[in-house]
Amino acid sequence: MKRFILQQDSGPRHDASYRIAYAELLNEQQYDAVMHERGPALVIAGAGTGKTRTLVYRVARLVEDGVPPDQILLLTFTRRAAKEMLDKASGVLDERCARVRGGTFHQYCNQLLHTHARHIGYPNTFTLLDQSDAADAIHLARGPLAAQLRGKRFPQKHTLLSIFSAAVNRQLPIYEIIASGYPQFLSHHDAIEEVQKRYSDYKSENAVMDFDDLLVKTRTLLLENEQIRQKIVAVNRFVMVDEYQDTNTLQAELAELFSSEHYNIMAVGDDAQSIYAFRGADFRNILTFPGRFSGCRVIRLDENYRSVQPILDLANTLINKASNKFEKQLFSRKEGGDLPGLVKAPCERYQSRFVTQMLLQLREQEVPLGDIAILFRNGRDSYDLEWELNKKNIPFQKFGGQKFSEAAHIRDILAHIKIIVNRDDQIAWNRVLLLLEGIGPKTAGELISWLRRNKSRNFMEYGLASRSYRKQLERLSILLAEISANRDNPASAVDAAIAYYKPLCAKHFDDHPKRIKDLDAFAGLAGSYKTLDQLLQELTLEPLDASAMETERSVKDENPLVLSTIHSAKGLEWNTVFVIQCLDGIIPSGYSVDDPDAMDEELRLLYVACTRARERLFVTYPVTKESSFGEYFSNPSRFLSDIPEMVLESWLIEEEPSAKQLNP
DNA sequence: TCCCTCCGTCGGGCT
DNA sequence: GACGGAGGGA
Repeated sequence: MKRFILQQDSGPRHDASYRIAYAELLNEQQYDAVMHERGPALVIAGAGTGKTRTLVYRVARLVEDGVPPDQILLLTFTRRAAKEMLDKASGVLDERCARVRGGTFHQYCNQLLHTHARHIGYPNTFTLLDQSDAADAIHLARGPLAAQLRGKRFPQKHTLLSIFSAAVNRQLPIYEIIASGYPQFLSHHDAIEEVQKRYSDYKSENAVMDFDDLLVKTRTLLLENEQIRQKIVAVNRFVMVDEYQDTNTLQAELAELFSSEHYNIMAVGDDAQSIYAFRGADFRNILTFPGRFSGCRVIRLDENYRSVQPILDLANTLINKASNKFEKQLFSRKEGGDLPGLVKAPCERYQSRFVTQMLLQLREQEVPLGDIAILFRNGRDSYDLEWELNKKNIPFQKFGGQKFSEAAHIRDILAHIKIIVNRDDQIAWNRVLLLLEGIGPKTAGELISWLRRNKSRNFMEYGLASRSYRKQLERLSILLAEISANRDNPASAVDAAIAYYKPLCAKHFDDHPKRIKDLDAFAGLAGSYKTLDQLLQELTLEPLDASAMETERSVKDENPLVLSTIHSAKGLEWNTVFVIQCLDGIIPSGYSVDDPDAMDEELRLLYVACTRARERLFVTYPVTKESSFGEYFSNPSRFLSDIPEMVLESWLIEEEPSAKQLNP
């Protein structure tokens, strides 16, 4: 047989032959990154320096140069980010860019494993455990040990999950994770390892994987199957990794593996914006990238195009307080701009009223609602404001915090679907059976082991002529048959599950009217998936935000106001940003105060929040805070103390004289 | 065996 | 505010 070797293009063409005038549209460093041809490169891009723009144009440039779009892999932090970038690239060039493969590490790994998992002893049809499923599985795995541990303080299922996850993502032994993060549980070290082993066994016996497994098993797949590795990796002619500062050791290894055939990897990130240490990221990872890839080029983007200078002055002041110094000094050529405001409110109600009135005032001044964001540390820090916004009928969309698909009633529906997709899913069976009256943990356990022994879903073969729950199990069997018949028709399957579940929901929850409204909203959404398998995978990898349903209705006329945790606001920008609840104990979090590294991360978090703003920035805090013990005085974030007035201007809130009393 | 209530403990950010 | 263990009535 003869071989014909196709040669690769030697390098970027002369600018004139491109459809896009890159040199005119980009600054020198951005252009450099966009035109970078082969070999590894690291782009260090400070906040607002056009990182997204650079990636978008690089994708377009590669496609213009004739690289087949499906040979480009763009790994981003959320699927939303990938989609946004590829849409933009399609906009500046053409539709080909939409065929570039993009998504998160977890999504990409999930795809690979659903094609190749059998090479590592898993069926390709494995299903995913989300965070709550994983916690439930751990609870189950812990079961047999519970008796021995009676009366002793043992970590809860969620704590166990974070210990296991930290060990995986930091590539450290369990013992070290406990010693450094959970010293109170050191005496249980052996039992914790035992639980981990049982949890692992559970996962392989039931053909399920958790988030961490997606990464770990993909690494195993690629390292232990040379032919598979070559096949998978040969397609990745160009690999780009966004937000590299928030990848952990394991992801860094994967990035290396994914590009191990062509060695064309470009990492983009900013060490000063690393905010995912709790997931095993270390801001130093980005700095060691050039050491990992020999011949790596380093390109720095340092001119900020986003914010007015006063906002950058505050950001610079903040980041300089870090104990680990960052060599960062953001500068802008955007003229003017007001000083950021530090707004002291007498209490949380005033804070909410201030934010609401100020944003209405801004809307009068032609700042669209959708170009304003309210940012906060924890998902619950916005409850009071949400109440105020609802009262004033202001549409908003919330990102972060409690996920819609993790609410108990939605998980109940999903459990019925899971047992069809994976009949071995004990967690789902357990959930489904416990909903029935007269069935408790004991009976559910017996039914499940019977089902497993008999490889059956048909309870009628189980001797239950005289049982009180017989009728209910008959109804369940009918439902399961119906879901099963609609595997390729999620809308019908979900409708059937909801019709069956509504009476149960009413019985179990006092607030069922609200929950039933959610269920109806969910039914409307199910139709957008092709199969039940796809529905489960996508909801697990990218859970719906709690307010997703609200938005469906309000998004018609005006883009809604954005409420977001700072973590979920990563990479985005708005005309005006309010950072609320800037209290000591919240930001920095009370859990971090004893650890200098953790404190630096909290500081970076505030830095990220502030650098989201283009024109206007308000940092607000209430002086008193309510808790279950009553009202108490709270202090503003320690990061805001001794910042000069010329950098951060103090605002006081006063009640209009004619107003008689505060709104209740 | 189920199911309700009471109480101490823990707690976050995300895929 | 949610979980998990304990205790009591059905």
